Amino acid sequence: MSKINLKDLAKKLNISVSSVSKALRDSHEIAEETKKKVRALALELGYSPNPYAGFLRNQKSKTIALIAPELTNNFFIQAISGAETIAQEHDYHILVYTTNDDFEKEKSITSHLMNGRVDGVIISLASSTSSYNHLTDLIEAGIPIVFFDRICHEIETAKITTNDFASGFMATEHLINNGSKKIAYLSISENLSIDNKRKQGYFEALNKHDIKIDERLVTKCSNDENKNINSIKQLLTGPYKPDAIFASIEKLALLTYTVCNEIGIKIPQDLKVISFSNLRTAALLNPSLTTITQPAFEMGKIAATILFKYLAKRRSVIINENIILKSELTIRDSTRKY
Amino acid sequence: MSKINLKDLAKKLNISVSSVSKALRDSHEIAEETKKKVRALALELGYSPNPYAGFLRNQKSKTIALIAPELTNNFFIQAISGAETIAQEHDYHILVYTTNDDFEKEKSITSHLMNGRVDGVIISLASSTSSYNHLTDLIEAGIPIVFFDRICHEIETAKITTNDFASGFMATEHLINNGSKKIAYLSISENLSIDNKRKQGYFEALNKHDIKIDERLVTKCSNDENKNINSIKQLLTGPYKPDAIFASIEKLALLTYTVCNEIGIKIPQDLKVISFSNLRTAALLNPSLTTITQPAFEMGKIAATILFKYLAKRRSVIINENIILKSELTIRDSTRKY
DNA sequence: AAATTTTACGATATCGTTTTCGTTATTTTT
DNA sequence: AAAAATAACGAAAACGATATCGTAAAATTT
Repeated sequence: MSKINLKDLAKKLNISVSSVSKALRDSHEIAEETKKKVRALALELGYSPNPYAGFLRNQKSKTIALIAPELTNNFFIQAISGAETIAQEHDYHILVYTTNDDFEKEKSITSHLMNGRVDGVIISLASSTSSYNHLTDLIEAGIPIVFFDRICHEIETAKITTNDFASGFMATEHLINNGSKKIAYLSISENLSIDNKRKQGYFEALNKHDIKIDERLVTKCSNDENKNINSIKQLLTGPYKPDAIFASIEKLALLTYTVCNEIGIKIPQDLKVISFSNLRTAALLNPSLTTITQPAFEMGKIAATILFKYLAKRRSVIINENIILKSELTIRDSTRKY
Repeated sequence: MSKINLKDLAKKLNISVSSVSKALRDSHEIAEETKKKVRALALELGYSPNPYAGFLRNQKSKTIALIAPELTNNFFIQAISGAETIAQEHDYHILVYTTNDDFEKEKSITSHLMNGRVDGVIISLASSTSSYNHLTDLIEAGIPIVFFDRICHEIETAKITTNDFASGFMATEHLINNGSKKIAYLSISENLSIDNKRKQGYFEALNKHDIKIDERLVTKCSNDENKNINSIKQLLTGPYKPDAIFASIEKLALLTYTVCNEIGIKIPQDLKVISFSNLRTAALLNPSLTTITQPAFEMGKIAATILFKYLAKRRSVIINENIILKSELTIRDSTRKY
């Protein structure tokens, strides 16, 4: 049962290929009776159009790329799921790529997409991404981009984020209200707008409560897990030991837990921990983790919806737009007052 | 900077399209000097071949589909990552689809893939999948399939699994050795081979240790989270309350934790819990969860490697092969002797 | 020097669709 | 009844890349 094409159908029906094509696309140029015959045979033989022929002809691939830093993170998975939901509604397919937070890999992926393999791109930047030519190139090649979470302000397009400043503020204030005085911030990357906003919110809360900002409590983490473990260990055993940690991303909070287990620091007695996180098991951790949870699924849905809106119009320039959703603070044991 | 094609290059160089094509593919028919000129111009203008034209011509899309029941599960994510790693090496792209464990959705996805959109498929079946025509159709249409984890014995192809019988046995014996006498098994689906094998291993261990099999301790769970919560709650509050639970999949173990928290059952004092799981946070849970961890990343890599081996040979019939990897038992607090 | 091979390239068909433009009949309008 | 419009279809040109033929000139062999 090798694949059947329009020519096969045409031959069997003794009509032309073009008529078959039109019949299947329900053109008014074809008589109703002929259409019926065509449709019947197509169904019987299980005809299904070759997608790539159509893509070539129409210059549209009904495919988008979704580029995320990693997959082993529920936030991105939920966002992808959200985007996939919308994609299915629009009969689009999603190619998933991961950068492993590596700028070079990100550039390599985008350059592979320059050739029209996808109609559009949804991306959350790698933490090491420090310039944006690979992205402007893509847009200039006619491939629209929508950002989510790890966005890039420098590029004019739609960007879906959460209220990171307010959330950073809220998280920090929550720690302060529960008695913390020396709050450390675990930063993931100075390149990322979201990290900066979260940090600014953290500073602002400290200011409001007349706590002096101590830059030594801002720990710069990276993409290297072992280095991060060392940084956190040093922070927690060094002279500027904090009484609370605000982790900008989930991975750093989990490392904090691991380090605390290892060196015998008790959460929340000795150290309170709060983190941005979409972890399903936050409530089951020891102790349960107080989180700021982003509406990841919704973010993915919105990103895809906006992209498809422009693709339908065949416009590659997306109007600049900042869509900001609200994150939610869920208070659990890791920040309990003692 | 609209897209540039072979014709554009040919015009600028005053040679034919076919020569340009051959030059770029490093054909011996083209003089070295000409090749250099062509390559230089291609580089300068950022030429990148239209993938779909090549797909149409070659009847190969350099794309495979990966179908998984869900993405919010570290096992599948790791498997996907493994497959992606291999795909990148082979210059292949991966289309990711999720069935949400829904048989109908799985059928819908496979039927969409019948038209040559992908060259091959890697799949882990939905738990509700009860017949396999949609899969044999795919193979008959010339699209090879490789299974991983949730496989289908009825179809002749390559299947990557883990030693589920042995692992089920080991898990159960571990519970017995730590003093459990009434061990419940949380089953995810009777359709799934892996579930049956895990259960058989469970039975075998009970037999070995002269513990009578009690079918009332085998709890059939489903795809409905609320129903599962109720089932587990009934199990734990009913007349046949077990002193240990062996969860066939991670999701059920987490629900068990949640239910125990809610109704005040203490793990491991009142109930020991062991589960198949690739959860990163297993060690950080309260209590830390004893797990049987499958080599998911490796499974994905192997599945992709086998598939690409056949795709390179342009063979759509994959020789039947059962590749069985070993899972690993990691003992933690949830099964501690008391 | 004639015959043969090699080199380096071009013309063209092909992959499977879609779409524009003809081209007949047939129907409607004047 | 002549003119115009419409209905229903077919031929053919794209879309962009590739591979199979040719073919002319140059190089080699006899």
